Amino acid sequence: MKRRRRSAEAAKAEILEIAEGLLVRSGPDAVRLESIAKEMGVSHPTILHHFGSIEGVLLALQQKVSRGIREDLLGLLKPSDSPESRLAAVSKALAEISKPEKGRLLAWLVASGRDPYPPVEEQGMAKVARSLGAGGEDSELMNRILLALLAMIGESMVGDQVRARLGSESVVPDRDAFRMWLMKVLANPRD
Amino acid sequence: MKRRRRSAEAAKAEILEIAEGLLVRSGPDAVRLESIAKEMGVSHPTILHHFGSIEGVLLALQQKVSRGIREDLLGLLKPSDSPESRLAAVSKALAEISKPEKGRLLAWLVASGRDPYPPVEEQGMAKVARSLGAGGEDSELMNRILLALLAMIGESMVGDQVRARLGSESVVPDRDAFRMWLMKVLANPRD
DNA sequence: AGCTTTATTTACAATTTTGTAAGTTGATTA
DNA sequence: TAATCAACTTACAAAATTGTAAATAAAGCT
Repeated sequence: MKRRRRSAEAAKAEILEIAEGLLVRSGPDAVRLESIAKEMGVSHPTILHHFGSIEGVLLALQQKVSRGIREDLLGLLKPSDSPESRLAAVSKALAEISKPEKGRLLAWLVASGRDPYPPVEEQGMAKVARSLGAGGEDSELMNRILLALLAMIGESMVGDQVRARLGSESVVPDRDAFRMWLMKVLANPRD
Repeated sequence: MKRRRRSAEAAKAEILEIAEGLLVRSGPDAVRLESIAKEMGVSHPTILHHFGSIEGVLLALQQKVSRGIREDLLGLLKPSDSPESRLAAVSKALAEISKPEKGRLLAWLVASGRDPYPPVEEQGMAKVARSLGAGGEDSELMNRILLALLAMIGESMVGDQVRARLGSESVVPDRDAFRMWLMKVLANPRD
């Protein structure tokens, strides 16, 4: 058999890319040494050579997925120069978070009991939230931030299913419309 | 070995109960013929006798979990006599939906690509939503219903994780406080 | 070119997990 | 009480999955 030789770094990256694809397309049970190897065009011990064990692969995948989610969430909170560009950034971040692929990845973390990286201690999100003014005695803003996050995460995981069961497309708002509506609700000061 | 003989019905129910417990406590990979059998105090072919295959067990579990979720959601939308008892019912239903155990069960459905039962065609939730007045040309109510559902589902799946990363307990609202706040927002007519 | 390194393959072993076949026993009923 | 039914056990088979050891070859380096 003629071989294609990658750098260890490239091989690792490719393995994780394929594993993530399998996870999104076919679920956690499809993430096997053989299925990854087959799609990559190598033999399965190659994967063990790079990651030591299947658990090593899954741990690295967990970190990769967590990093992605984390970046999405930080994108939502990160402040910017003008209010307009900030609104646009929030909208973009919300749209990103609410994608079903992200939902399935996150669902895997939750179902398998793998906590998102990096660990709680880092408090990166907390800092950003504070920089937005959240955390004072008025809890309104923190409530809104939490609402936006949880709603979009719910959207990413079960948006399609809930929508389909709530009614036809004509009566229940689609992803974009709902996100726009939510942003208005969040921006609108009440009372 | 002395045996305890159950009715087929009771045996099936006990198997599914244990499988659900394993799923919640230890994740999807812990739902194995052997682990179920061990906790039940039987040999694993007993389970095959009742369900035919491991896939049969998982299919039945999928239906059981789906039914539970469906009842929670219907409890949220179901109308009642007085506005007060209705509010109380909604609050209770939201609290039920937002529990982490439910979240992990739902995460399993999402991650493994098992669509919730009953199938979309039944439209039970759609009917209830319409009975609340949703679905007219004013989409406000439907947006609010969708928001409540998605936010509480998000809460159930990742509420703890998001909270822990957003700040200390003193600055980020806990489950109950957030739910109360959300109910006020939902009840409060805007503009 | 020859040498070294290591990504990769082949061949195999070990374990886990599911599934099957036949016999056993508890309960119901004739 | 004897007979029947089916829930249950034991023993085994088969497959899937992970892991190991040794050999091979692609690429960089002297």
